Amino acid sequence: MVSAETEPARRATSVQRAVEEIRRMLRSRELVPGQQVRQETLAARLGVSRIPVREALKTLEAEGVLRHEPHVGYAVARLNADELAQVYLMRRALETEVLRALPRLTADQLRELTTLNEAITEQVDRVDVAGIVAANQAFHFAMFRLSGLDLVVDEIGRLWRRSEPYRTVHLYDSGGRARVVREHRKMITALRRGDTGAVVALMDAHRDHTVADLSAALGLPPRA
Amino acid sequence: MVSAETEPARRATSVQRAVEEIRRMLRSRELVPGQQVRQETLAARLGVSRIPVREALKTLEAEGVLRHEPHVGYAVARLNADELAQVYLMRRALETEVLRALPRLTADQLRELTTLNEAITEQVDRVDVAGIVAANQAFHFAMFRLSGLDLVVDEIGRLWRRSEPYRTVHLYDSGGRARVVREHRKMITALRRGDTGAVVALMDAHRDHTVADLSAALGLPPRA
DNA sequence: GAACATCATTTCGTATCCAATGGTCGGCGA
DNA sequence: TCGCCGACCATTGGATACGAAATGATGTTC
Repeated sequence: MVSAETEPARRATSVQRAVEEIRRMLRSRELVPGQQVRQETLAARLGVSRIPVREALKTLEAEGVLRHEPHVGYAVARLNADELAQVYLMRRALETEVLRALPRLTADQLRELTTLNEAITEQVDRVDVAGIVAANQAFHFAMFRLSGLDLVVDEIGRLWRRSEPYRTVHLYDSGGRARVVREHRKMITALRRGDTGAVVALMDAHRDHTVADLSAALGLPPRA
Repeated sequence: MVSAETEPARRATSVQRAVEEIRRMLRSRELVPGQQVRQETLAARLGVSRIPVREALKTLEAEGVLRHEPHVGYAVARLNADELAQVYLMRRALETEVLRALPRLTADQLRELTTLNEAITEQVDRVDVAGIVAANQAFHFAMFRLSGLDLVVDEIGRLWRRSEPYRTVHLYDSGGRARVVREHRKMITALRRGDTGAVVALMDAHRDHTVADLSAALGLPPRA
């Protein structure tokens, strides 16, 4: 889970459920960049009226994953190569701060990270791409959370969600997945040494691989 | 203006007007951290129904300036010293990226920045604190925008707004204001030399002064 | 004093209605 | 054929009225 929701999820309101459902639709590519999001359709799908849907859409607009034009409606945000690069620039800047703030980890914490990372490998056998993406996020954010910089981690979460419609194509081939797990292991090793500088460097390289894949996937459509 | 709204502001929707009005109330300390925001009250004040108000509140919640608890309502976010430090940590990280991306400025651009900075001085004579704050923001964001990293600058804008309820007490005494203008001049000089490293260092020091003032003003209420 | 029932307030959500906007489509004239 | 124009229509923006559910406070009982 990317968000900071630690509460026992009492009973979610319609707005919260709508937000989660739209996020899920984005992850599953049921909604793709540029696509218009009609309020009535969503409301019918969720079995609620338009009011909670509109609030959910406003939340996602503020997060940057949707764009809104008055009297026209909401659409999934399209990011060109330059804008996507800016999102990754922000990720690098904030993730670096978080990693630098990491304390010396306990054996338990290191074990926990290892477990989460190996869980990614287990997901490789299944065809479930969503599971891999989720496991990957779980690993990264478990690490980030150990910094104690909750507000910064929340912000990083927003940035991850923002690039999610573009990122989901990335972990498809098994070669890429194997590399991801390998790079995570190196980070854990560096963390065991308490070498945060190395962790930052590894994470930068790790992230650059994603960006490289993405740029390749995007080709070079300048605006469109 | 902090936001990226360059369009001729055709005719704003009720939601947009509500967002702006609430922001204004925060700047003017008509709403203070911890204070509850009642939907009906706001709706009456703005002369609209609760629907657009609720969407506006959702926007501001996503921005981090309001907190929402289901069935209880919205309240102005209270940041303790640690959380405020995190906001400034993010500001430093992102503003550094933006400043490093600044190109060599043209004479026109330098002149524009000087004009904006001197405008702060002019505001000193008036008692209008809101005017000073606005002029200060205008200077900073004019500089940021020259980087061309619009998404990053938008994000920095959100961070500024997030600390706004705490920042407004800062520029009250004329001594502080004189120092601000002086420090801005140094930045312009460094920009004229194209010395972005110096600009970053100056901005860090500049920001640290604010943080120091804020910490002093906050005392040390750990949680409240 | 602690556990429990009651109640007013506020929020959450629905249903229904109307206004305003933007796009579509067909006709019309140059 | 091209471009303009106006009618039509789908969608969004917003209001109003109403009901349901949750919360916090109050009062009651043991």
